[in-house]
Amino acid sequence: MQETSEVIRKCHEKARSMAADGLDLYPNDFKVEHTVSDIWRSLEENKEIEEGSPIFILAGRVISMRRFGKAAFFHILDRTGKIQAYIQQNEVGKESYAIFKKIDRGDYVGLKGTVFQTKTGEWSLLVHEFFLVAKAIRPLPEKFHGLKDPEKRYRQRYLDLIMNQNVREIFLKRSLIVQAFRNFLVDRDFCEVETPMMQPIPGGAEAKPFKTYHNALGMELFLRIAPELYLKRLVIGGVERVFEINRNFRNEGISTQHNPEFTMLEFYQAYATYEDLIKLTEEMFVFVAKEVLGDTTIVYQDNEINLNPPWQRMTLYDALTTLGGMPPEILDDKEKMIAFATEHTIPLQKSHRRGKILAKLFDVLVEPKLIQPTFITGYPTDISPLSRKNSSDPSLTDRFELFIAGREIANGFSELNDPVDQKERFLQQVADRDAGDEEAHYMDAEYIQALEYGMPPAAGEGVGIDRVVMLLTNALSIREVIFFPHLKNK
RNA sequence: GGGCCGUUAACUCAGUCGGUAGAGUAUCUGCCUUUUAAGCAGAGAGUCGCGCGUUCGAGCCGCGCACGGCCCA
Repeated sequence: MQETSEVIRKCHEKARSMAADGLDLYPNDFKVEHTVSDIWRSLEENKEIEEGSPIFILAGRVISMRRFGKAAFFHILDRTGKIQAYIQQNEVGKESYAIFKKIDRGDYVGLKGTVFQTKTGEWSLLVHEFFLVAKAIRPLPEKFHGLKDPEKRYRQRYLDLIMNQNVREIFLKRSLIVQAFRNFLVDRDFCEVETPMMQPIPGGAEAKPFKTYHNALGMELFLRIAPELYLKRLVIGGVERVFEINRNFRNEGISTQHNPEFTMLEFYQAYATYEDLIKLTEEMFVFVAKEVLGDTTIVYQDNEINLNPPWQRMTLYDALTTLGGMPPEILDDKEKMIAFATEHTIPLQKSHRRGKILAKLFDVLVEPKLIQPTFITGYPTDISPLSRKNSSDPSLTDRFELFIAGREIANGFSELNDPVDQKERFLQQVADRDAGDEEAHYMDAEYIQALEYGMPPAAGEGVGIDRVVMLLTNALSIREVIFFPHLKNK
């Protein structure tokens, strides 16, 4: 990126002249011994450091600067927070202070000093020794308004992280959330694995995949839309409790709710049913919320969401008729359902089978209303090609989806482990694909073969991690919880 | 894919009726050893997203395009 602006040019010139004076602008011998948080902890433990503070040796980025001729106040920021420092020429010496005079906001500095309280009572570091650690040759955004332009925030996330403390907090929370899910499952003897991102047959979900090509193998591959069929191969292999937290890729639209690559937790437990997973899900979300927020009540936008179990449960049919306002008598009449959908300006294709029509109606009429955690059960078999059929009503499956704050958060079911049934389901999907449904599942003959060796009864679930992070950080857009959301090239 | 809004200095933003581009911060110079959006004095800094059109004259009006935001599909 070529920049001709005067401000940038002057920054470069200044750095060049400092280097010409023999100063190393990028040394790597400053040894950090403390963090900003060490100072706060030390102050708490000693209440007040009256008989002289210990020496602290820390480094960070200069994020503010107030100069007074032969002294200055500035704040530095490290990974644990920020602290004010006070530097005086007669403390650090004339030579060192001359270098300090050339320090700008944005530079990295190393400081050795003691803690003291200023006239206004702010605990600060009195600088005894000062070091330039890394020079910035491009100015930081404005100190008061910071960086606001959403496009710049996403394209130059590092600036967003430097300038906006709430953004740092969101991503720290994201890390804690992932850790909490991981710890919860590991504690229950689940084994964390990694399965292929590049798959010859994209399976495990209804979605359009990204295509790629392997030169040496001379074959087309797809970025995975889900890890499901590989994780279940591991269950067949005897990994009775297994999970993966990783990226899925779906070649679809970008919105406040969708990024082409997103993070999914998927887990499988042998000898469990979807009912067991409903209970486990309640426990898991309570655990994560307590770890991250210390509470089971979430404030999301205008809603207070209560995670205390048990959560509401409702069948898909009941939800459609009670919450969706759909007349119960049209449930079995496809023509009337299509007419009902058209009345509500929900576009449907004639080729859609009954289950898909119900799902579309649900998305529009019911989903936005499910604010408190709700498990929807009783999903039709034709839209659940990997789920076990319900033993008393084979038109339905032993499946649930979890909704919170009007969004789908998780999807789980008792797994279909009958290879003959699975093959028939795949064949129906292939027929749907031939009829024009681009999102229908592919036939995966090798997966059928794996099932033929025998898979224990099991239940599995996927949890949309980005959506959970949005929920726990009160984020409106998925771009606020993904470091580098996809944008078009400029 | 459609609708609405945005794009002006490094950053945050003004810009009237179409008449040679403004502020604050930042930068540079000078003064300043307890400030915290420090202060005072002075200076420099612009491809007004890109292109075409209308006009004597366009940041402003019209058309097209690009990128972004929100909403809808």
